[in-house]
Amino acid sequence: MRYWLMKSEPDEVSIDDALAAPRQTVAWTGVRNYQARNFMRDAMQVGDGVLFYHSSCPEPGIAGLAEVVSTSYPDETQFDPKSPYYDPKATRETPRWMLVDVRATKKTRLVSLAELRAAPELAGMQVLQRGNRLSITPVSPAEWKFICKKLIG
DNA sequence: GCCAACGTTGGC
DNA sequence: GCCAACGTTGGC
Repeated sequence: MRYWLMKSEPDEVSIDDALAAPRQTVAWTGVRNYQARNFMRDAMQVGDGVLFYHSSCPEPGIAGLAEVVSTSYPDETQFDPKSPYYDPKATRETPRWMLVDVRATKKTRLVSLAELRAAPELAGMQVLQRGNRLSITPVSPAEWKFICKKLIG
């Protein structure tokens, strides 16, 4: 059982959108970074905990909780020439981009980026490190517990 | 809109 | 394999 922080632009898929989806589940499409892909492909397991983070928006921060509900499989958008996520180098025989399904479990109060940065307990959190741009980052059990208990309640 | 930071591309 | 140029992310 591992824990992750996954960024989503709320204009694309917000926590409300995820909760409103069938089975509260969305396919995590559009990741086009190898490190983030590798986390989904190689490290994620069904049941892993997810902090659902809103990025590139007026109030960036953790907006909800979710869980991984599938193993990885090819991201369909890489094969679709009309998709903004189309990758001409990907084929169905050798897909390049993999994703998992994520089920939203709870909308929380917005725990802002500033609030996360203000907590000494979270100083080592990967998403808070200088220059971090990864859209998926691991979260330690201690960080997960602290965020769930102290910040979300 | 700005810009720091980082990833990717492609010439050599 | 190096590295400059370019593109993207994402907070502010």
